[in-house]
Amino acid sequence: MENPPYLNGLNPEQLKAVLQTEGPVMIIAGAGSGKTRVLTYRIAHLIRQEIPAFNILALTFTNKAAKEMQQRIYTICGAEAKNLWMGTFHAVFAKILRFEADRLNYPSAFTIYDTDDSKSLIKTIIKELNLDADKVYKPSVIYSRISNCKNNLINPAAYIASPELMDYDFKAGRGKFYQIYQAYVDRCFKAGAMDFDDLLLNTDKLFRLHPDVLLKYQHKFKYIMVDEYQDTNVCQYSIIKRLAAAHENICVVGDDAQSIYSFRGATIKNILSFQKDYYDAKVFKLEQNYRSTKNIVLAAGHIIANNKEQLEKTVWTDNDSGEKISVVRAVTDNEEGRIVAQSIFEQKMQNQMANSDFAILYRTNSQSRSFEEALRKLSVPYRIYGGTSFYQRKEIKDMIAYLRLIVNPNDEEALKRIINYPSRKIGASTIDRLILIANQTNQSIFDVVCTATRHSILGKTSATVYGFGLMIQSFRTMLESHNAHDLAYHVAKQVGLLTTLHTDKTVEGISRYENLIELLNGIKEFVEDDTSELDKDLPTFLQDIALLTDADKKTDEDKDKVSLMTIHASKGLEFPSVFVVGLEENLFPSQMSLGSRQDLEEERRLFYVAITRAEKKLSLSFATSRFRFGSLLSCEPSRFIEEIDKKYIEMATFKGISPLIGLKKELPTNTTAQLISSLKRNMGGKTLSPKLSSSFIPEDLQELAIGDKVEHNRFGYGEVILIEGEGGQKRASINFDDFGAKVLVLSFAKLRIIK
DNA sequence: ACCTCAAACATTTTT
DNA sequence: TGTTTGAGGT
Repeated sequence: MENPPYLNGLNPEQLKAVLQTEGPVMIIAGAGSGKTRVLTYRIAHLIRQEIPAFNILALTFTNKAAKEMQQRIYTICGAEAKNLWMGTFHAVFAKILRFEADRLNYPSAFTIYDTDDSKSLIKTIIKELNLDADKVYKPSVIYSRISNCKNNLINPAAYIASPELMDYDFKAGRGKFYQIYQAYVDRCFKAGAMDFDDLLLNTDKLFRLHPDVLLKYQHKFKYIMVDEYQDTNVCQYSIIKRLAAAHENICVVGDDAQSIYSFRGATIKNILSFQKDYYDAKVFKLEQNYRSTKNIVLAAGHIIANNKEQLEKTVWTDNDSGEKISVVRAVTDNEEGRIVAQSIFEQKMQNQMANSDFAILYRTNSQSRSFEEALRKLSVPYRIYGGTSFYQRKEIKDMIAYLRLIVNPNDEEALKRIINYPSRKIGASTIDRLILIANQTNQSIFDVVCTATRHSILGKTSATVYGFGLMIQSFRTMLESHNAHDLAYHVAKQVGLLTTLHTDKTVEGISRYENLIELLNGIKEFVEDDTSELDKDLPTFLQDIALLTDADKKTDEDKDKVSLMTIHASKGLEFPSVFVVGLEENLFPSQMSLGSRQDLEEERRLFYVAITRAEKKLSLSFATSRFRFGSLLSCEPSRFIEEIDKKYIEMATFKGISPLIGLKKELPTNTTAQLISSLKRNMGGKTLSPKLSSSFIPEDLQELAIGDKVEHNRFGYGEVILIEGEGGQKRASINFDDFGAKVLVLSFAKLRIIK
């Protein structure tokens, strides 16, 4: 590896300092400044200095980032790169915890509960405590509250010791939160299970309570590197601090302007106070953007300047000015989809670009639908990242539940899932009884299952339950002798999963069967993969996939496809042409974030992340109305659009937006009224039936008079019986043929007058 | 105990 | 709009 004379705008001396091997370093890296490259270089540099790779720990946030970086280092340094400890916080800590599980009285093959498992357990606990799970104690709310506590190192004991926290929940009507939290922690422990947050929390606990273990890992990890440091939470911070305490050879990389995970407990404080934690820290700023055009970089800087809480830095670029940022208004979400798809089609033709050069970024997963439809119509291949992952499909979770139970019989959630699937006539009441006995006698549910015949309340089903226990135990005896794939295949056949799914000849049934086969093939691949030094046993496999997300799943032949993903998922990526869509108030910024300045600033950082993904061409779009909860909702353009200096943007003209109607000639102007009326004329009748077309014009409704016959997009036909109020507050009482009398605010109502 | 259907409900972002 | 939950039937 030759040192480049010039890297990321650093002069040779600075570069030498960045690559230095001793002492704490913080690198503040603006968007597109090539921070991954710097991090990669630093690690490669260490290895080249004969520092053994197993002494280096590199922590990232996503599997993708870890894999990518490992790959790059491999090409520079060769096989030694395999010995690096590089991975996500969760993956690396899970590995450590597996080694040291006995120190915390966990089985080394502990289960990792995913979010569904956690919520399901919380729900059972809430029911057991006779609390209202529908309104007051919603499992998802309780879950995020617990997660929040854990991320801030607050265990149940610390919780009950804090009057403020107790008071907060009491005022929110969750007086029994502590009981749920405590029960949840107990149940997880009893089940030999850790949730995502436990992987961090327990690592912290391990190092805190066992100095000898800490010493061992301090000694091992002489060099520590942390990517995306701005997204670390209190718990991660604590672990890193402890690990780095011996050598202080710690290098963190981050960008406070791209901190978008505070909902997960991330706190910018960590990056802001790095220099206080390590008084001799060297700090570097990478401010040159190599990715985007001037227009994009400047506009982004302009937007982020609206935030108060940030480190001072100025991102700049040497690149061309490039095209202006185009802003597009659509009437509905479906039309937004069509405009974007059409625009991709055109850009491809004009500039000979590949599908993979494009990305559509949105705030929420549910927005993907209209873009999928539109792309499909134009036969543009696409790939959605995120959404329901392969591992969340029912048939996959069922199969995995069997494997989990075999590896860890105490796994309560796995047992509940499959004790009666395929059907064994063990119903809900029997399961409730089993849990009751388990709780009373302080055994695991599986213990009760294995002694089922001794419990007379179970009646005749006790024999069936007992038989189920025997079966699982027989599988367990195969753990030692069989590899993961052989065992899984045996189980799938024995239990009847394969035949059950195979006999179902519906379309979904066939796909379920195929998915199961795919999972089995995946396990086979895992077993036969000899590029990795890891064990090939079932526990390792389960631990692996528990931390996998959809984005990490086999990059099959997704060669040339348009990428669709949430902005969160797009972090760290770049595309020549990017569409940021759904820029509407209450959607982006999200409704939930309007409460506080901090939350709004995070949304703005999210927007900053979104637009800095673009290299050459950036398009923003919004719809004036959108389907939500099945009905049409009117929307206002996002405040973020207004925050961009006008000199960087242009309102797009709708050249050929509507292939469905074959509109070829360019529309003359782009004033709002004309756009709307021309769009109206050219609307394809897909979203709204032709009868109920989008003839919503406010001016018309101001002239609405008593006695007029009107048509509403949901309520059908009716007659105006009363008009009251003025201007925006003007309301009409309308007697609908099928829905009776309704009072509608005219400035919002989707009405048209029938002449 | 299981199936079917209708009503209610829900949408932030992820390891 | 799409999914999940509850009631009621078999």
